[in-house]
Amino acid sequence: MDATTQGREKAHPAPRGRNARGQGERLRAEIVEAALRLLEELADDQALSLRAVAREVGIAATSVYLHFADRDALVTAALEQCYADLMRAVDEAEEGAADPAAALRGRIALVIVWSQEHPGLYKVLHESTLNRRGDMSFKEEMSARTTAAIQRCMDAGLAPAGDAAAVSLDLRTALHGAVSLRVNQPDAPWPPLDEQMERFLTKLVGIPSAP
Amino acid sequence: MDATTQGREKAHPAPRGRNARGQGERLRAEIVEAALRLLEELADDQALSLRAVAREVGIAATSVYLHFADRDALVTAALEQCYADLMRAVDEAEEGAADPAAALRGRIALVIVWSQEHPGLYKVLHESTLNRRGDMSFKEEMSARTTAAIQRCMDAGLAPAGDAAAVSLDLRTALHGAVSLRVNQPDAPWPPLDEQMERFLTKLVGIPSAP
DNA sequence: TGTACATCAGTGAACGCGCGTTCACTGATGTAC
DNA sequence: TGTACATCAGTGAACGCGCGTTCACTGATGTAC
Repeated sequence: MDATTQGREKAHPAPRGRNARGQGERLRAEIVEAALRLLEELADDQALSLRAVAREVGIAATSVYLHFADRDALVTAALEQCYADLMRAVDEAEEGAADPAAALRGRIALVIVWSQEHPGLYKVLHESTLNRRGDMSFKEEMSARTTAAIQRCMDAGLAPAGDAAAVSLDLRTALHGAVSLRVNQPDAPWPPLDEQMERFLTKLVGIPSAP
Repeated sequence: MDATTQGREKAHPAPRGRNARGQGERLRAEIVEAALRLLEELADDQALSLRAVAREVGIAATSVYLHFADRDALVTAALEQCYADLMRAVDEAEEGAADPAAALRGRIALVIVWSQEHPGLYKVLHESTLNRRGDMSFKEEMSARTTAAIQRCMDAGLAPAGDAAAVSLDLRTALHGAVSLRVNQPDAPWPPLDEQMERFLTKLVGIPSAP
């Protein structure tokens, strides 16, 4: 802390000039990005203040209202984008897999890596009270895709045929449990997560262990 | 809302006279109870305000400081008591079980019932940021007792012998995942939790299905 | 080419609110002499 | 028996703070004539 650092403000090198005409939508994206940065830090959507987001972006608090009706609309928009990004990444993680079992492993591995890189966002996505208000129905899509990935394993004979929906629920439940425990108690002495997921794949889905 | 309901205050029939001499500790218990009621409602420890607790009890906000150093000490004390109560109940649920497998089922069933009755407290216990500060080390004891219950199943030949600690972690992980999903998204169409837990007991622990 | 006007991308002051915490206090009840 | 004093269980006013939201505004840039 020296004289050039005033208060809690970030030192924005270019203190953010206004966008050119027709480029007003850029601010919206900047606001969402800043909100996601803060949500990752805070790990709690209720703790996110509109004023803190404005500070992070370097704009007046009132400018947020140019793009969002209120604080909740901002949070919802941020989480929706976050989830879309995650889902895209998970889908991409399937690409180039040798077989459906490898594809399923890829999906899971990406969720694990993502949750380790963004523990705060993982908490917010799964624990936010917005979940209770039905504002996050966009989350259903990912469950469906995981179920489809499991169905493909069954169809290819890589897992015993069965109720793919039930198996999918069990696997997602176990994965969420494993990640949730670690994200919420990061300092506890957890054994390796990938080994645990191998056990779940074996015991819950019936996919033989990887070499 | 009628004229007798003033503001947001609860209508306390007896507006709470002061405790007799030597009974000052009673207020402490009342404060903790009120905090737990509000935590159950709010489902978020960061949202709990000391002033709201005082209002709930019917005392001045400053009176909380007679028993707790600050807001965090109050929350920690409340959660510690909550966890102790839960652990006692889980232990009691084992009593009178015909065999170790029934005892383990009893433990799990109680956690499930408890989480359904106290979803807000479940969230706070497992998701509170106090978890990150190591303020909730009292939680470790319950894991140890579940592991012991599984070891007893193995010793009695009711489950295949194996690494009880790993099996316990997997089972607790799956149980937490199942409860966490339902607590956080109560309006989603979840299949029955006990059936899912039977699958976990079978596939993860190796205990045959109950009749 | 000039100029009036509309649009766009923001700003700054102000509002009322609930919060955690501090401080000096009150008033009933017990106890020492 | 009286009375001074200590202790106990709590209170009420006040502090400074950050919050969400409102309102009227500014000033640069484009456009119609």
